Amino acid sequence: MARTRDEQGRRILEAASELLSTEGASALSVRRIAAAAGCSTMGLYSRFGGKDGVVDELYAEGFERLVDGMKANLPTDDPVADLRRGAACYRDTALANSTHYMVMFGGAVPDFVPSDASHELAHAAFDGLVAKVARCTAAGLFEGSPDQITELLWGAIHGLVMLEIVGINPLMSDPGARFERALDVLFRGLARG
Amino acid sequence: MARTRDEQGRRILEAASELLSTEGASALSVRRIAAAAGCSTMGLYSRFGGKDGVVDELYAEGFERLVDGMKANLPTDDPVADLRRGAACYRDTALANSTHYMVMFGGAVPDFVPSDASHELAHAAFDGLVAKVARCTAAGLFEGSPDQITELLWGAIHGLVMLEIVGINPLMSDPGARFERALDVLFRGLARG
DNA sequence: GTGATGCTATAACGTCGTTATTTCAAGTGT
DNA sequence: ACACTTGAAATAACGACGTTATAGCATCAC
Repeated sequence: MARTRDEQGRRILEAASELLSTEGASALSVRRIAAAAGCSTMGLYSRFGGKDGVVDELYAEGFERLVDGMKANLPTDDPVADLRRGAACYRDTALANSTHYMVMFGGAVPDFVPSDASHELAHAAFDGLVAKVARCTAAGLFEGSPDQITELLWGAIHGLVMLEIVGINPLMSDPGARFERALDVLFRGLARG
Repeated sequence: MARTRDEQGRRILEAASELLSTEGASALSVRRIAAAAGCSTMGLYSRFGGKDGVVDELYAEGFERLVDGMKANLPTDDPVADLRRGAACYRDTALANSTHYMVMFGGAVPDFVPSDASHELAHAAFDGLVAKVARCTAAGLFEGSPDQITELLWGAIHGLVMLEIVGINPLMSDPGARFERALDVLFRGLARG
């Protein structure tokens, strides 16, 4: 789809993404974005229909980064190790883009609801993970349907990442180690046996 | 702690909780809460220091509901089944109080950060779950430390609940069945042997 | 009775998302 | 060349937000 966008539109998105990354979702105001992009507030309305239109692009950008982050490492001949590495990349990318992540999953922008197109992008990100899981089931290493395995795997990973971002850590333990332990348990539970 | 609270203070909290439950976090404005409680906006400032003080009470209320929801069913002689039932109660309570849940974990109120006291309450809720897990490890049914098991279990459960609340469901599958499948995998991965 | 104290409501300030109005340059017809 | 329309831009305004300052008004000490 990749809608064509004029120079000003690109500046707006860049300014919005920068604001979100550096100051968080509450810095995403129409006036501040417009000022940073060097135009008036109306520039956002004529091009994106309003604040939510811009946020929707950031939502999509977040999923793109997530997908790219997981595509980074190439498949080897060990599908389970690949999947595990993909999960680690998911966490790394989410933490490196935590403010985007909170817009995507945490409701950080009040009353924002993603467009259908963006929702589909979220599902496409899911499909990328399914492919990694399918290699494990195809090799007879995991039990169950790739779709169903992926959705529970994703949910579990998402929850751990989310707690890490919002800073809920009852044991004051190392989040990285906790994440690895969780993957151990999940993979053990999924293993054919 | 349970700070003593005058009649007006109780009315404010009740009105705020009602607003959050029925209309969501974005309906939580100082003016609306004050109007619903029958006082002026200053009533919130003199008693709670501002909006965040009230939200902090709702945050705590959410954790109390979560703890109460899990305490509902009494322990039997099957600790794993008890734990599983506790997890299901966690999900039920979270879904029944989804707007509270989004305040607690989702950053639904911009720039709100829970007080130290409320943070400790969150950890206390965690401890309740630890006790259920400890019964499983004590009986030799689970492998590992109860603390560490609980934090990964909680993270996984939290993620699934969160995705359910925000409506991300790539497979359009039944969330209840998905949740049960996830528990199957987790418990299998945790089982001794 | 009078001044001080503390709680209350009202009003004000700056910011928010959004909409209405105005401005202004480019294009069109004659 | 000039009046006129058109479309996109900036500016101004509206109502609501969190918060702070101000003013009203009880209650108490003396």
